[in-house]
Amino acid sequence: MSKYNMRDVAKLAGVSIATVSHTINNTRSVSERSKSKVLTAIDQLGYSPDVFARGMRTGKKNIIGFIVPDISNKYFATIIERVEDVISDKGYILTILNTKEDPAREIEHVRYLVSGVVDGLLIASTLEDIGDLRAMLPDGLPVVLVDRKDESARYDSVVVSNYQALYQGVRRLVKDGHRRIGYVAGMPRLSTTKERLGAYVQAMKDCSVPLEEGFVQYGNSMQESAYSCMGELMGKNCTAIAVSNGQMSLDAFEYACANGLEIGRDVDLLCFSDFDNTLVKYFPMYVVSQPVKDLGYLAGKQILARIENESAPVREVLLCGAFFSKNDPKEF
Amino acid sequence: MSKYNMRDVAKLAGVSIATVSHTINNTRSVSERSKSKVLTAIDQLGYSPDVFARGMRTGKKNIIGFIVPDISNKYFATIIERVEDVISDKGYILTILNTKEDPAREIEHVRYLVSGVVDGLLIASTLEDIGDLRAMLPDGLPVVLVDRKDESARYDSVVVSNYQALYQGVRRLVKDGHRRIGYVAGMPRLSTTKERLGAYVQAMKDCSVPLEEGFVQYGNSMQESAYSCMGELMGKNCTAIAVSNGQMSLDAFEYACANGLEIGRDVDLLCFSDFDNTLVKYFPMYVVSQPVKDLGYLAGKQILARIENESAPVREVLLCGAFFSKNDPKEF
DNA sequence: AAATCTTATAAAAACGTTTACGATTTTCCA
DNA sequence: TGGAAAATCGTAAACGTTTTTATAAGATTT
Repeated sequence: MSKYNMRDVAKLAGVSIATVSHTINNTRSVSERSKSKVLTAIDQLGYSPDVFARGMRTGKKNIIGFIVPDISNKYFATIIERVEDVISDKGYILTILNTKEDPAREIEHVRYLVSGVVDGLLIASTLEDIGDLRAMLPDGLPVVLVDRKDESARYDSVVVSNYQALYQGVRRLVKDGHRRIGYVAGMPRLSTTKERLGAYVQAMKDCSVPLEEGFVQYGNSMQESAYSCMGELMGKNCTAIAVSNGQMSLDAFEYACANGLEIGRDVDLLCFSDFDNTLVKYFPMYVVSQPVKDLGYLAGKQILARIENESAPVREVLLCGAFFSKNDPKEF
Repeated sequence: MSKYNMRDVAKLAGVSIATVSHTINNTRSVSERSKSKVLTAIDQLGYSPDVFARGMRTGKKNIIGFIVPDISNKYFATIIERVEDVISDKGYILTILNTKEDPAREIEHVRYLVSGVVDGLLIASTLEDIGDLRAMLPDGLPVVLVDRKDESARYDSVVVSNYQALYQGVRRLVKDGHRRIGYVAGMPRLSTTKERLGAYVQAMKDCSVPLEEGFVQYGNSMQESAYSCMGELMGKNCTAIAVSNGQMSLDAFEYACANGLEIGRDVDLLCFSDFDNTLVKYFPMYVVSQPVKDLGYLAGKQILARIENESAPVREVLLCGAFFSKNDPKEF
């Protein structure tokens, strides 16, 4: 089975190349006789149309790109899965580019994808400034921002706000008797980091709990990075620690285990759970749970909608995380 | 910033379209004068070459496809990440198709990808018979099988054998006093399932431990499927249970927690750990650890090598899992 | 039987590149 | 200064589709 083209099919079927195209695409009436001849010829040669040639001619690529910061982070893996679900129903395939949280890599990937490769683009950007993105994106290209808002309201976005849930969680820690509450933040440049940190700070303030120097530690959400933050915070005699994303929550758990701290007794943990997380179900942790599957689903739907109708008004989808206290049953 | 083509660049620069192409690709000498004119024109228009047109003309797509059974399974997510690492160094981008363990979806995806979309293809197949794959794959297409051998030795493969490790693990369970050892197997059609089951059976036999009816339960490695298997096995008064992949190991752990079983006392678990798994480090479990990062790395290298030299002899890369007993330090 | 309309087909242009081929200019040396 | 060699460049063909335009055949109406 090597590569044949339409000409080969046409010759074998004894019809013109145009007829072959039209029978394949049902794009104008073809006599039964010709149609069957073409179909058997296609079958016989194992022919399938060249995707690149078709893409070039029609401008339609049937590809949607997704730029993610970290593909092996289960948070994004789950989003990706849902997106793929949604768009593959409509005949699109998904091309994934991994930036590894590296802005330079992200720019490189965007540059590549926009040069006529995709029909639409999902971006979970790690860029400090969305403006940098805007400069690279061609005017007509459908784009949906995932997990990241666009202040200029130029692109659709699907984000989840954890402000309320985290605020509530920190207040609950105070209510349960904690005064020394540490916080492990994500990368400073991300909007989610700022939002969540704001929730923590506001909750502390509203509860009139002093926020000591060093109570806020910055991790980078890559594997193991929060481990050392935990060390710092425990060194400051924190009795509870809030951790601001799923990946780092695992690190925090690991730190506790490794240092013989019993969670719920020696230290309380307010964690993020991005998915079906076994840990948070069976250990007495406070949890902010993110509707990550919905996030993926809605992101997929949104890019399809945008491709369908490029001139629809910009849409911002906002989901909310939910807070569960340490003894709540965690049904999510 | 809308779409320009070479003709636009050529006109603006006052040179021919060929000169533009050649300056872009460094494919023949161009005078400094022309070169700089072209470069500024490109910059001015924000031009970048159309990937599809180029792909059609040259036949080179710079895309490698990866067909995976379950993208949100951390085992595969990790492999994917490593593969992307390796191939993006060489200028390739990765297109990922998720089959959700569904053979029909896999076939659909393969059909799509082989029609001139990719320069090479990685497949972690869930098909019962690799022969079905072979029938669809064009002759010249570079293909590497991941996590799955090809009995006909027609395609390169990168697989990890856990026979030894699992065999060793089961024997160790016996040595530590267990007689009633249950087994949670994966999907029957997979070669890895057969291999691992073989290791368990052989170990039991070699230790002269009777293998009772119902000691082997089949899960499907999707979320939660091993949960019910655990129920069955505990109902048969097993004192130890071996679980044959990473995803299902998490289920088993969850089952134990949910039912108030303390691991290492009420029941012993022989688990698979596909990655940096916090659980297995801090609970007294027996563990088979898979070199999953190496697997991804080698798979990426192999597809590049195959693209580079299509006529090189077929290569089978075989990695081995490692066994750790429940009180060993788990440094992996 | 001529004229018209419908249907089926073929021929050819176009998409945006790369590249083979040929042409022109420049450089260099006798 | 003449001419050969080297350097530079432009024209046009090709890649495999889709789609427009033109044509031929068959069916229907006048």
